[in-house]
Amino acid sequence: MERQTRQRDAIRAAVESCDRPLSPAELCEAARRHLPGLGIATVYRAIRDLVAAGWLRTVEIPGAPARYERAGKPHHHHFLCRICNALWEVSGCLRGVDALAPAGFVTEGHEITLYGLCHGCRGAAPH
Amino acid sequence: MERQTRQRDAIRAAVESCDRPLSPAELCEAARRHLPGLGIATVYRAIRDLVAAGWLRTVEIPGAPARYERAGKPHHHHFLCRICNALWEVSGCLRGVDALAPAGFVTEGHEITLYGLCHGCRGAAPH
DNA sequence: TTGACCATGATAACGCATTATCGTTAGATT
DNA sequence: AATCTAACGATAATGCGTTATCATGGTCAA
Repeated sequence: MERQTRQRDAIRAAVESCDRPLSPAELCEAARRHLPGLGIATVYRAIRDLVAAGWLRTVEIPGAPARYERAGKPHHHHFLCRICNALWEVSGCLRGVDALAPAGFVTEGHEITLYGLCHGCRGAAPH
Repeated sequence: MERQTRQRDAIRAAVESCDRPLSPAELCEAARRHLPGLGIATVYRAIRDLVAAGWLRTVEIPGAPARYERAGKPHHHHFLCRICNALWEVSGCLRGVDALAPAGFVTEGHEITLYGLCHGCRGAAPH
């Protein structure tokens, strides 16, 4: 029931051409480079439908709006730059994360978020 | 925070008598057990001042309002119950977390959040 | 090509956590 | 006790991310 539109094409292309999860505002900005005038409401609608379709995955991070990345990637985590606020992908995980839970608790998943300075912000950083 | 008031005493006592980080609403509810009528605005003011004084620490978690815990505890992480939404303390950490960052990135800290069912919600849980 | 109807863009409205306002209450100081 | 004023409680206002509304335009089956 979904129609093929230039807007959704641009949004999907923006997700795939970017190697890190994007917030709705970032995604809108990225897609606008190929389709100026794209509305933020359209981005939210596309995100809703693409998540429901299993094409996009929601990445929740502490103290910041959710980001979205292509679904189906292998298990990994993220790095949030405190200067540019970009969320970067971190490959791999650690053994024993789920076992940190107290006895009697059932762990269903986990999230690891690193904080600091990304490569680009490393130099000109007020610390 | 200049004056000693029953309200702030009750708020500090609620923090210290609880073994897990509380949201402002939870903290208000807890302190009201000893001081009915306590206003939520007073809780927010106390949180602001206690964090500034280094007595409280902010705990940010993905997709939920911040919680607050007594500052000065040893490094640890948290477990968020998907049923009761309580945030539990998880002692310990793992080696090598900060080293997950990509080359050229500067890691300044990290957060690990586990998700699942706490001991109390384990039984009566819609899977 | 036509026409039904879904998606779009602009923007108002919403939800929620948090902060500001203001008249009142009650520590602290004298 | 009198005074001063920080802190309080109630609630209005704010900020911000997200969703709903609605007139218009674009897509696609017939």
